[in-house]
Amino acid sequence: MATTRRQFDKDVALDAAMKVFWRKGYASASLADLTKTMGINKPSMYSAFGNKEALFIKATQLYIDTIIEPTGQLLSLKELPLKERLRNYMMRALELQCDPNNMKGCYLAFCRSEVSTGEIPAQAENMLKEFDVIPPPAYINLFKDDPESIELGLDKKAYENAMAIFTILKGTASMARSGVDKANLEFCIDSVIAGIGLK
Amino acid sequence: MATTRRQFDKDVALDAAMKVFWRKGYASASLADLTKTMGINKPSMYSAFGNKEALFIKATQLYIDTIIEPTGQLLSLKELPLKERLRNYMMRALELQCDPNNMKGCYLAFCRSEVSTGEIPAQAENMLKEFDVIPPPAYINLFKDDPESIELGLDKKAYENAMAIFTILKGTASMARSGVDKANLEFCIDSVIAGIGLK
DNA sequence: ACTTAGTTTTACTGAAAGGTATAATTCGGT
DNA sequence: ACCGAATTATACCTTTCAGTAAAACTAAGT
Repeated sequence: MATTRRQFDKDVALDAAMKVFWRKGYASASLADLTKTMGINKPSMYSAFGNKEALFIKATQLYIDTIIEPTGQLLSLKELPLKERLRNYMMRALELQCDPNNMKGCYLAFCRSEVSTGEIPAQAENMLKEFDVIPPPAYINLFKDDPESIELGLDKKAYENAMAIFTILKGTASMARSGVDKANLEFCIDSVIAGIGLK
Repeated sequence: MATTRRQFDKDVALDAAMKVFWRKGYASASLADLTKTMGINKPSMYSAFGNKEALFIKATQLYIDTIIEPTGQLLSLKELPLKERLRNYMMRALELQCDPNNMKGCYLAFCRSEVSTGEIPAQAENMLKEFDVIPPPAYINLFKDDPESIELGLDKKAYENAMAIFTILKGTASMARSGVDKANLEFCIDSVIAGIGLK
């Protein structure tokens, strides 16, 4: 038997699709938009990824693996003081939200807001909810388990502190999406860090 | 000449349309959605409001007049100390974002994010930008002009402080949209108020 | 009661949506 | 060089989109 190789790079095409979803969201990203940016035809997309929803799920996973996960690692660098570690993480997140060479804002935050419109199919919706837990357990544990946090008594409000961190980052994502650059948003992050009593 | 009165209340219909746009955004709100909720037929909508874009503009104005404006008044109650005044305002905004009897989140914040998708017609886009200036001048002036703010030296960072207030409210709007209730977000607001150094 | 302006209903338009059947093409195995 | 299987391109499907033409209806002025 003879097999013919695909003429396009599936990973490159998926990355292109991710950027379209990042810009347009799920509902407004048409197959014409997607396939044009991916550089392939509709039947090629369907044979390679299944359908629009499956493509979205793979694109979302790509965002999580390449953007969310690596940034989250910054919270685990135990050799740094808690405040510095948290600040590094948040500033990195802000940097990505404002990256002039990429789509602005946060893919997850943007598409998550589409859930409330009822325009996203069930499987895709579940994935968005699963990876956008409010507030993220990693944030809660940071305040609950860290010795410095416990010493400062911040563990007693671990949930609230986690919510504050998450909420301000949602805010900066929204601002970044509207074109505000990093320099104008750094102060917001430092305000929250100071506000929750981290020294 | 003889005239026939409209059989539906234009204000009621517009309020219904506003709620559809609030839930779906501009692009995903279909005329079928809109007219069904408004309780009228398509030709009635076109004769009463013009077209989808004109309807959206009138709905947006209604939101500004009934929600944004009255809440903004709370910032002008000069008899209260600055901190209390600001906190009252922010808590009222949060209350509206989390109102269980209404759509969650902020109509302006939600629809503003659609601007970056390129799916909104020019006139509607301009209106969203015009009424969602970053950060709002009222916030800047609050820190620039208020005697208390000047005494605390907050006027020197009026722009940054305004941005922090605006950003956290965008964050809570995003959270509220995802179903988080008021009680879980109040702490975020107090964190920012404390963080910018308001006493 | 009749005329008539204005409203509402019905039925439609062309375009674009997601998705697919079919035919043309490409390329590895022999 | 040619066979055969997988991929690609073309052209189409049904549904839904925003928007509208025309007919049916409603009610005010006479």
